[in-house]
Amino acid sequence: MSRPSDLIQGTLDLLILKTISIEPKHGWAIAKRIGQVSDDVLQVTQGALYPALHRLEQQGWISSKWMKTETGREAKFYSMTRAGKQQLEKELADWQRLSHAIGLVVQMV
Amino acid sequence: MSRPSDLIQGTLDLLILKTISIEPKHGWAIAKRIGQVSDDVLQVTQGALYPALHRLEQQGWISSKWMKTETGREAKFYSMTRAGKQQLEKELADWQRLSHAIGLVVQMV
DNA sequence: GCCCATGTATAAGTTATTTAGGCATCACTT
DNA sequence: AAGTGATGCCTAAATAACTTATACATGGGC
Repeated sequence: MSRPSDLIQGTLDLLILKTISIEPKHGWAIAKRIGQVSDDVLQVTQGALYPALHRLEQQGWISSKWMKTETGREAKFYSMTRAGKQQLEKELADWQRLSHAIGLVVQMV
Repeated sequence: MSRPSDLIQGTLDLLILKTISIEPKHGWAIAKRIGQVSDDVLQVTQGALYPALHRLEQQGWISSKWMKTETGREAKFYSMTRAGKQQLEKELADWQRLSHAIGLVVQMV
């Protein structure tokens, strides 16, 4: 139905894992960072963000710890586990494979 | 949850529209063609295919007509409408925009 | 004292898929 | 003549991910 979507379904985990892999961040900062890096094309709403974070933690791919932000507020910082690194590799490979395949189709003549 | 998915959610309409834009085809042939062109990376199952075709027809982006296949069997051939061409352009632009944005994120350092 | 940005979270509803079936015809083999 | 596999259409139940809406709390600036 051609949602005016701000995300491609199923890629959010990849985006979050990749963002955290650079440096531990809290949820709010993760969403903001994804927006920045993507030139504001990708927009992670809170309704998508927090369930995704809980999902990833549930899977054991990320872990959380309450810490102070630079601005002195308490926030839940997420960092990557070893299993998370592997998962990131896997999701990245899947994305490359599938998006390349879609590229083949849309270039069809 | 990292489905071992054969599709990226939301891209099926684009794949179908693009395939039909080359030449009218019946459902079965569309799925087969997408598989071929993508080196069998993308696999369109029937449970996804037919609802999608009905959806697209409902939207007025494709239209159907029963015809004989090369092998002499009756099949429902789908072809593109004018509105469908526009929709394809739109979906294509969306895909380019979003997949490029994801590229920016996964290349983050 | 009030508002905005920051920050976390859940609930209801929508949607596209997966998985699992059912049905019919044709060509080929046994 | 019966069975099997490929072709071809279809639907239903379940699942997963997302959108939209809402709630709540704190800190800084006015």
